[in-house]
Amino acid sequence: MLSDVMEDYLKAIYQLQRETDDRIKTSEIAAELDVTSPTVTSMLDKLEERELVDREKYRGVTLTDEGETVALEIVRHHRLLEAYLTEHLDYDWSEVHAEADRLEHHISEDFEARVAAALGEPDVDPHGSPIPSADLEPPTRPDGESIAEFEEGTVVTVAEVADHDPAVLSYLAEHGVEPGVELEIIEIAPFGMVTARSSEADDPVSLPESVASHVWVVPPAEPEP
Amino acid sequence: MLSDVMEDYLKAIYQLQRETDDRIKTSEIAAELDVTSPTVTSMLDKLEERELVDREKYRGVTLTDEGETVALEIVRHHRLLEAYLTEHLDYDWSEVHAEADRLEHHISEDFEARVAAALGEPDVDPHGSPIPSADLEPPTRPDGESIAEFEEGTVVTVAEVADHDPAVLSYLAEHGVEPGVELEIIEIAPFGMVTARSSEADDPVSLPESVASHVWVVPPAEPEP
DNA sequence: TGCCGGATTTAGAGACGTCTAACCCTAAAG
DNA sequence: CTTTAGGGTTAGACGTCTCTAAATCCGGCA
Repeated sequence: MLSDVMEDYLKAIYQLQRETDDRIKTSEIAAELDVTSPTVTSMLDKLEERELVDREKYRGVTLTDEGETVALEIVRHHRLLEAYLTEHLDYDWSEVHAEADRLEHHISEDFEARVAAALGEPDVDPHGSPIPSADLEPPTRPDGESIAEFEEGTVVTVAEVADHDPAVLSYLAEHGVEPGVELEIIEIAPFGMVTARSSEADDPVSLPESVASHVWVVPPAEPEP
Repeated sequence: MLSDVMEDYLKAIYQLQRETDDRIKTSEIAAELDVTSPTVTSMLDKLEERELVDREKYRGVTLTDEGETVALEIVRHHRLLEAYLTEHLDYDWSEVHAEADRLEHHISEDFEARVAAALGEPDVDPHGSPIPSADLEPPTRPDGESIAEFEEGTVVTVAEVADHDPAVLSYLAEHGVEPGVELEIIEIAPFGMVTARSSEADDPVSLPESVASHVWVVPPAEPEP
């Protein structure tokens, strides 16, 4: 049996691994979970002993297949909860993250299945993030790219908004930045700020790099040949 | 801030107090929570220090007003969750207890409010147990009595089935013993076993004292004079 | 190549919740 | 009033998760 805390570490490593595709460093985990580095080190010892992470001292960790499965289970719980709260309990997408974070460790398999059924087995949550399937197979990475990767003038479709800050999410929604909308990229400033016009808003919106990097988009649909 | 475990102790004391109306003994709490007596003693030390319980060494505890408020909050969470799981996620009344027990410590006030709203502010859960109101005022004790208190031949109405064992609850449901049904008391054996006929079942059902004492009923309606 | 700064790990401690073993108090029986 | 059985408390320990302080390692720069 794994503790809630262990699950949190595995989830954090999983999320970081999706972002960086590299070995995850102690300090990154510490920042993600808001604990100190020695705390992370000692937890990594335990996770390694249980063969949930592969570790090289001083060089970071990666999840083992077993560790990844645990992380996917938690992520599935989290995202199903986010979807359920939005669909059936009238939560706004900006509010669901904190609630799901608290509940994700405490629901049964049965609860998970019933929630998934009530939602019609969805495959994305309200932020556009993919919900791992019930078999917990590692999802193939979606082909989204950060909004900052495109040229000025391009029109793209928002696939996922991977931010957790309710204030940021509310701001984005108010300015028409949500999964599914089209964005025309107007300007990318040298310091990374992206200005774009949403199909859902009148005025353009400017996003600092830290926010823009969480907005994942897919390229404009190619005209069928 | 209180830990989940502290909340569990307060809830346990509250529940025991409803049953016995007396000071609650260390051993009773230990049995309820499935821990040893010394564990209870040390937790009572902490709860006393926080003024959540009134304590007399060697003579048990009672909840302070503050402790009772905390307990009522948890009980409200628990029973709202039971009601919600039954109403909206297709759980059977025999299954909801364990799930609610795990979730009750981890829901926000916001979640509580939304669930209560989705249910239409119910005042009983699927077992007929009263749901504490949002203001957490101590409810006046319902006037139910254990089924064993009545004479043979009496017809009574089931108000509450205060058992948590899924197997027992399933059995009771199969034999027509659920909140709202009428029971005719056929026999009360000297060792406490109650035999009754339900308005919802063909054959009578016999319940050992340990089960019967959890079936709370209200007397037959007095004919209006 | 050698050193230095920053990150990581080791060491040691503390809070929490639990246990077993040993001691002690209460209340009931005589 | 005394004894005693049985529950309650104290004592001491352990596992988990966290911290701060100190030692150690890595990698880039001179």
